[in-house]
Amino acid sequence: MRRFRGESLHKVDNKGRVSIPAQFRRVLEESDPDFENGINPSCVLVHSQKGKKCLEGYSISSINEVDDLVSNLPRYSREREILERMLNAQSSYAQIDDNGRLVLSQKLRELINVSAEAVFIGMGDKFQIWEP
Amino acid sequence: MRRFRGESLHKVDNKGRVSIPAQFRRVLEESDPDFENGINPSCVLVHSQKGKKCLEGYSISSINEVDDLVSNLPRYSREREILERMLNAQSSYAQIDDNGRLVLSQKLRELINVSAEAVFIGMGDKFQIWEP
DNA sequence: TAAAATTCCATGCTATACCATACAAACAGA
DNA sequence: TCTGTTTGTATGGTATAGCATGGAATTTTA
Repeated sequence: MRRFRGESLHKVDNKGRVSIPAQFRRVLEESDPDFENGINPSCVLVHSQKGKKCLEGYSISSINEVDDLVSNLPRYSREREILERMLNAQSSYAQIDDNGRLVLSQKLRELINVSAEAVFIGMGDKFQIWEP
Repeated sequence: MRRFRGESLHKVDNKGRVSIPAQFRRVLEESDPDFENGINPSCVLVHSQKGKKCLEGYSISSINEVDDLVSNLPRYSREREILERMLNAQSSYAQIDDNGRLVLSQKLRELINVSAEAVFIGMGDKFQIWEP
């Protein structure tokens, strides 16, 4: 499977719109079954715990993998509780628009302290979004 | 498996295009499953850590080996996060064009200080690109 | 109905696909 | 052996598609 690689800087406009690096889009397209039907690919944005001020973007196939991982952990275990809260409560689904952008809501931007620019960092099966 | 061997010098034009040594192409073709389907082979360029001013080119099969090594570490472990970041953030995917060239972006050229020429050095399961 | 979010259109720029040339090595036939 | 043909390599130029970004128009939601 193709992986998220490389680093790049993008403008964020005052509506929160930001271009996804073109290479990242290729990865998202490859792993989103909807893309075959001419629908723009999506991703899942998760707000990282551990005080890291960044968002983590997962492709559809990798978020599925993580969900499965969690489902296999013992119910009520501490680890599972933590992961579930992070993956469910602190996450959002985002579809890429026709111009290859996604929208970071006001709330998300505040969480990671992003205003006019954002850095995308490839991390293999996920990517991160940081304030530069 | 075929290995990258030998050394050669190539021109880099002002768009960053540079021919890959023909023997190196044979290796990349052999290890990229896409090539069977008539698609040009690809490689992954990683900016060498340790302050070495060169790029390291991996064939698809050898980068997969490296990736698998990291993917087998527990997800969200500190060790894995650090490795994923080192390996993926400083790397990029590159497809070879119909004439056997690849493109080094402005950014990559600056990293290794390459302008009009570049040297390719075979290193077995990877190769390096240096300023002459 | 005001504010926020989404969709649609427009533009400068750059990466890349495509075509073209020069040259060398490999090859075939007389 | 000489000569013409073919094949692959290295390199350059150009046209075009896709990218990053901005703004307006339209829809939704509070």
